[in-house]
Amino acid sequence: MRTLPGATFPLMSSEKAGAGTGKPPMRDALVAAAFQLFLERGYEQTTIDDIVALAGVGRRSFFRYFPSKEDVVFPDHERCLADMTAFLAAGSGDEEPVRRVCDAARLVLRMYAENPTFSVQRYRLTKQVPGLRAYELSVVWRYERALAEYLRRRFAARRDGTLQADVIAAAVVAAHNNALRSWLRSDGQDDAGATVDHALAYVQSAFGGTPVPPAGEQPEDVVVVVSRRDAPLWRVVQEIEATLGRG
Amino acid sequence: MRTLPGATFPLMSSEKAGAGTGKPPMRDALVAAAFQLFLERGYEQTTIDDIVALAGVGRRSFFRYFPSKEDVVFPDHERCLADMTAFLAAGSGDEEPVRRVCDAARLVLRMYAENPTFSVQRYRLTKQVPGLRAYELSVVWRYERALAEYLRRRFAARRDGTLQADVIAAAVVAAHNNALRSWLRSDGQDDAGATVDHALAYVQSAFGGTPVPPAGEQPEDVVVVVSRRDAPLWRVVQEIEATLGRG
DNA sequence: CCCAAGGAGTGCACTGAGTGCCATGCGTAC
DNA sequence: GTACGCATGGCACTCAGTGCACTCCTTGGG
Repeated sequence: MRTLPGATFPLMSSEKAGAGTGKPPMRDALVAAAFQLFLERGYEQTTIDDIVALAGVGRRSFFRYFPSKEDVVFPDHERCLADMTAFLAAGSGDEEPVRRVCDAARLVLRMYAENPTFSVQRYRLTKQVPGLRAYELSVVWRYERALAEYLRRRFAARRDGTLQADVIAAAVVAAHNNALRSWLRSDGQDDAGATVDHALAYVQSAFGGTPVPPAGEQPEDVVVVVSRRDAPLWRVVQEIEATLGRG
Repeated sequence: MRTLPGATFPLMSSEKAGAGTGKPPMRDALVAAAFQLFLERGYEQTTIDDIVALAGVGRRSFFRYFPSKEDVVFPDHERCLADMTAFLAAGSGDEEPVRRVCDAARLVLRMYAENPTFSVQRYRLTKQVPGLRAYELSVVWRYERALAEYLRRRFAARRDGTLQADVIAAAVVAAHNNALRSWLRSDGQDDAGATVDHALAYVQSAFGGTPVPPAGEQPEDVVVVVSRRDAPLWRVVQEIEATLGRG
């Protein structure tokens, strides 16, 4: 029974990595030990006892830091979710709502992109283990709810505001996840930012309100669109976007 | 230790309820016993031993019919998912894809609407128990994947086909769930079909392809749309739909 | 310098979900 | 009648997760 020399991954602590180190070294040691074993012999073949033995700590301490075995695989989502909630609450209230939730989604991507190797290994793990996939769904669901709640507030005056909020939040999350998975499958080689921008642009093209007018340019009051009637609607939307001067 | 007189709810068996009864009466007895106890004392306060004692069967038999404790709460989703997959595979391939997945989503609603009281009780249960919510997410995820896979096939030729497939599938599921929850909150009093139609119409207004032209009516070759530039895009899309002669 | 308080870490025993294995009973085919 | 298959039941086991009590170790106050 050896103890780990140090964190194998550049793991983020609960606190911001300031001048000193984050507060709980034990937490990071548990994550490192867990991932080492998960990658060696698989998630289900690794027991809590194995993890705490490798980390050199007591079994009871594991559950002090992680409420369940699944949580050790997603050690940073709690902080990221708090960041997203804070970001959405921080706005002045006159931002374009769809753009705002897209920007919030980019926060999640940035967290993944901060530790590419860790993210890719976790991706491979969750892809294989059904229990982890289910857990990830509940994590993603909380992000989606945060976006939807924000949109519901912003759409409070609209008819069908909650419906639109739920649908747009789901679309944003789906687009984000599509781009994220594409990036993860590339082993972190692709340009994550560009991929997610492209995906979110599609959502904005379908749901976005007024495209941001370039500063100093007077928006036209009316716009005329001409389309063949049998063209698919999404093509029409693209044309509208183009006509309106947005990429 | 009493045994149950019969199924408390009009439970659907695994087989279609044809002339005779479905094959496993034991399965239905377990579901009935489980729900009785869940409603009496709560999900977490009920053990598998409690359930099998009330149902009058051996503990091992429970896990013969349900792989986990959560599964007994969603006894019919497996069949419904198979129905949806079959429905999507049955098409001739020239249907409008978005309309097709909307129709597939209506299959799920119909399953809920078949047993309103059961559905409402289950809704209250899952709303309270985090573990059941997480399980429900994994169920919903499978529906969403079925829709997305269908759309991916239909969109194989498109650029960004998989992105569009994922986003539209997520939007359809979100709209369906929004309507479903609204109906469940009304204790099954609202018109479920109308509610979900309205919700899905919003998704179709954003993503729908060519609206079905009424038979015998010649489509115009071009259409002109005029809109105020600062109108939200979804309003523009609604206008387009209206101009094109769709709801 | 001593002691009290509190928090972090630990050991222990316990509950309950889920699994593997084998025995039992029952109906059917040969 | 016997053999086979199948549904069920019983038993023992693993392992995640929890409650409780104990030990340090640090901090602060007298």
